[in-house]
Amino acid sequence: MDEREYLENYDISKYERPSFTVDILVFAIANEKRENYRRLSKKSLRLLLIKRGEHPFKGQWALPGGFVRANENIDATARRELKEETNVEHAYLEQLHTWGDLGRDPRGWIISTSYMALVNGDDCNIESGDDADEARWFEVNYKVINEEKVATDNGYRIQSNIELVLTAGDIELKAILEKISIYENHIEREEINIIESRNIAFDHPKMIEYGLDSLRKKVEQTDIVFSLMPELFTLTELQKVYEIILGKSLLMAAFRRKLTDIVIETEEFTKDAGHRPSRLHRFNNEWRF
Amino acid sequence: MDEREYLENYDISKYERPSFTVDILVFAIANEKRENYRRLSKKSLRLLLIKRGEHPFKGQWALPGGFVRANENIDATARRELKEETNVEHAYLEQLHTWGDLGRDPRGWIISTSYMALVNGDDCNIESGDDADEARWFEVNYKVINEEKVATDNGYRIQSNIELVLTAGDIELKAILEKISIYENHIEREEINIIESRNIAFDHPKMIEYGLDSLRKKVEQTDIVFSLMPELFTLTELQKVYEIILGKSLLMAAFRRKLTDIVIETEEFTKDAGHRPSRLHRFNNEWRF
DNA sequence: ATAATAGTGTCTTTCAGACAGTATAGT
DNA sequence: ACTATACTGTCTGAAAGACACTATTAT
Repeated sequence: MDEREYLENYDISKYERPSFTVDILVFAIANEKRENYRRLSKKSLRLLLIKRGEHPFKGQWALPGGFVRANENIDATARRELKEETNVEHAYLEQLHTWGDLGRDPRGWIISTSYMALVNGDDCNIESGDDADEARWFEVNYKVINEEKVATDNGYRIQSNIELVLTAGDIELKAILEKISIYENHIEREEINIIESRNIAFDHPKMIEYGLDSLRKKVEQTDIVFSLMPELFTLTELQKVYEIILGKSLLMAAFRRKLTDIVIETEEFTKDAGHRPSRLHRFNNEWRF
Repeated sequence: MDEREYLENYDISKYERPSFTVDILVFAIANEKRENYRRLSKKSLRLLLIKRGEHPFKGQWALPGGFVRANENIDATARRELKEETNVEHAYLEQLHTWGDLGRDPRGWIISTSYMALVNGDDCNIESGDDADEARWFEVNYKVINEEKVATDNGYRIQSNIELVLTAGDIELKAILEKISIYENHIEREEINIIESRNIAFDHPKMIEYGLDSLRKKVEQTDIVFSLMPELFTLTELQKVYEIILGKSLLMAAFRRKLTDIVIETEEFTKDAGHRPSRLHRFNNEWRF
């Protein structure tokens, strides 16, 4: 039997098949209102969630996403969903992880791949999702509650709890996750479990935690932050964005030294601040190499 | 309609479903024969491939893998396949990427997730795969052929060709890949295409390239190399393993300085080398924190 | 004048790169 | 004695940390 013949007789349905979906973490930076004419507006990291209009988890909040269509490549599904929810076409988009645990969806066997998208909040238009579900930006707050190192027979494990709080106006979603890093016989393994999930659908708390982790790593190692920034920005703004994502404060002098080649000074300045104006900068497209 | 009722009436087959497989990159380090009583044996990076006994790509070489079973979580599929092919149960295993391009498998719509496993070659037993396909270790050689930076309207792109050569005895597999990194409007995007593939099945050249890239990054940033090492090793051996994976030579003094806390000296030494014996070390399980 | 932020200069510390110099088994 | 590897010491230079000091606007 030759290959053509083999393929003609091949019955793809002989193995059971899962349903397959794509879920997207859309991140943006938001500015809160200025408290007083002098102070800078505070920045926060936002994540887009959709209120589910259907069972399961009806009324709870979930990541935007949907089923992969039969003649659609999975990256295209992610781009399509992003476009549908935010109207943004050109954004940083990256595949993160594929989730295939048993029982992760009460509807049956469904495997999902999560993606991360970084958008400039100003470019987004999230008024109406195509399926009339409500979409909202949630402020992300992440905290490692208690970290503990436990010795085991062949090594040790580090166990920590993570508190994830998402707020939008008076809506507060909260999840507690347990993260266990096991180091035994030189081998590292990670486990993450949902301890508590208040109004967050499916295993999406895990996806969010994983996404935040990926975002932090990427921000430390690459220049993707600029995908979250507007065309012109001050160095202080840029630093604040780094600080919010990394969850630590940076030294101004060192930060600026590092950025000298990556950004370009413009001749424009901020106005109407009750203090010294700040020079606006833009990303240096020639950077790298 | 309440949730229970909804789920009872839910027809999971209303969306078309893909078949789903898992493919594993099993890496190990091999020692070649000593050329002369004085010289150290050369090390090389090896990848496990299986000769396909069935269409499609019959007779060509593919990554070990298989279909995910209906009541099996995908990480478990990866562990099961690893065990079946190598008889190794405890190894470093990490999910890498999910491949869902159209037309990637001539049998139809099949999505695959690739994993990377790091094993100590001595622990492996690859005599007979369960499906009687031939399994062999291939020496991996990777070379960036020509790299070119091209300016575009809104940024630039870096284009390079990658030559991948896999050898096992007198079998030589070869693939040429084209990698394009596009930087436009602060956004980075990557594309990879197979230009030529000699006897490597499916889109596995892409998976291998992705896997080698992930391996390099992980080796630079974490301590996973120790998963590839035997219990006791010399620092020179360890350095050679780093050098082979990273594709560059390291400075001995700096390398040892960095490792002082990560390894523990033992009182054992190598013997029968035509030169000064080398102290054997082991991984420090207490390391980190 | 004052509050609040913007921005620079420079001393210290840390760590990687470079390389010379010493040590030692087996033939 | 010689070869090939094993290992240490130290100089140098780049970059990060720390922190003091100066600059500038709206009220």
